[in-house]
Amino acid sequence: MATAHKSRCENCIIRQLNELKTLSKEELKSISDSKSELRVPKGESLFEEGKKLNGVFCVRSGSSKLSKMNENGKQHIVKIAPKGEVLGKRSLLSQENAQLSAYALEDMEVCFIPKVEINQHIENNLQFTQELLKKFAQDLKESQEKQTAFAQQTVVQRLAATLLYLQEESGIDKEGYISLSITREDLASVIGTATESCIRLISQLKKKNIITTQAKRIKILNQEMLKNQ
Amino acid sequence: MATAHKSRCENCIIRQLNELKTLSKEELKSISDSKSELRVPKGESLFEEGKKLNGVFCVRSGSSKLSKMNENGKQHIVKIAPKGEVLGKRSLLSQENAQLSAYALEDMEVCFIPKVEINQHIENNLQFTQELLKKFAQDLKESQEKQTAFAQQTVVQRLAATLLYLQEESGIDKEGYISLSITREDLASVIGTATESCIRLISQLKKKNIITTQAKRIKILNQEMLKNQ
DNA sequence: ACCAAAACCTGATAATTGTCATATTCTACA
DNA sequence: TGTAGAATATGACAATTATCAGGTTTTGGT
Repeated sequence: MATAHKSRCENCIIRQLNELKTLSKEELKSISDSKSELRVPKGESLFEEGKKLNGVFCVRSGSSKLSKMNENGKQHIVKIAPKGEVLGKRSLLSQENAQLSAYALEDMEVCFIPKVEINQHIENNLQFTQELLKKFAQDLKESQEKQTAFAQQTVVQRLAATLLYLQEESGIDKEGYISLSITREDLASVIGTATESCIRLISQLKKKNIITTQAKRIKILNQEMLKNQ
Repeated sequence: MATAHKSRCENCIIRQLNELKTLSKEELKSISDSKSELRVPKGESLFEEGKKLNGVFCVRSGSSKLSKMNENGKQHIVKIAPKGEVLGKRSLLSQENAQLSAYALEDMEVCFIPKVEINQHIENNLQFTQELLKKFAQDLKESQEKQTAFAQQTVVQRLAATLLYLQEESGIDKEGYISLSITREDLASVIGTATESCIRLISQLKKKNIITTQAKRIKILNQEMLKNQ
């Protein structure tokens, strides 16, 4: 963990994307003084399921996958988290060890904010706490919607929704491909299917000219048709 | 909606089961004065998806199902909520219309607490707010666990887990059957499968002497074997 | 206690998805 | 830039789950 203090929260624009935007200049200075910065290279873990968390992670750049392992050692990716997210809140607030692991899908720049710092602001800043409540309410809604998708949708439908989500969150590169490229295996793990099934369905969408691929990169050609899968 | 004020929150023991336990005597008196009581007969709705909620519902007795409709009019039961739950929190806090519908699985006794009352306590009682945060963190964890179950488990495994959950939450009657009896259709909607598939799997569990049924009632005979499905 | 409606159950069959095997393409890095 | 290992791709087949169609049992209201 590199701990060189280079950036200051007061000047950081990423906080506009998350619950830290409700903090005052003073509060941000306090966080700045106690935080540490770290870089997580693509593929490595930010934290792991079952381990104790002593704070939260504010992601300045890079997407990550939040995953959960089952008894048979098979992982399910619960969420692909874009930059801007504050990770580790849930475990911190329920005073439990991490229930999910976080792995970098791209090189990440992350600030670690110690627990005491967060707890202090929960106790003193009502607006911050309310923002946290809202964020949880939102996360819960998203998770319940996913639950429903798993319960009722076919694999192609979940694949389509995930591709649209990835494009929405990460944008497209200059050639029009989804910026965040993840392996077919990870994609399968998000939608809850076998890697081969996922690949097969991608092939079928290609045949119908709904998407196209270039190696692992995927480009959406017909958003409407994709939505109607 | 019957509005006769009979019970007082200060004397109500159900609040020990939920986040209202953090409120002071004074606060409870204030809630008591503004709340209204209602009875929801089995089968009827407490609130419906898309409708505006002007407060939360504290369930004194009776289980309910929280469900979500998809575009094709098929419902998915996101959660079976036992008595003691405070329903409608999520929508209230994110200032949205209800995202779920709540239907009574048994006759219910419910207290309706107006929005202003709840908001006031969020603003003035830090302990209450922290309890709310904890509750959301817990709900989120549960929902993410369900997400993983849907993504990775077979239908029998989800059926088994649901039966164990129902017994855990509602207990058993004098003959040993799960107290809360729900239709096979609802059970199928919880585990995300076709009613016929659900019935077929119940039959198979019966053949293996893991459960037994008497009409719609289900009795778990071998908890261990059920867990190992 | 009767009766209609609802809920439950089963069989046959189709559709979807998973598994295993194997070939091809891509990627990282020496 | 050559190459090993990883990732992608496809075929054949098996397992799981859904659908449709038809029964039987249960339930709730008179």
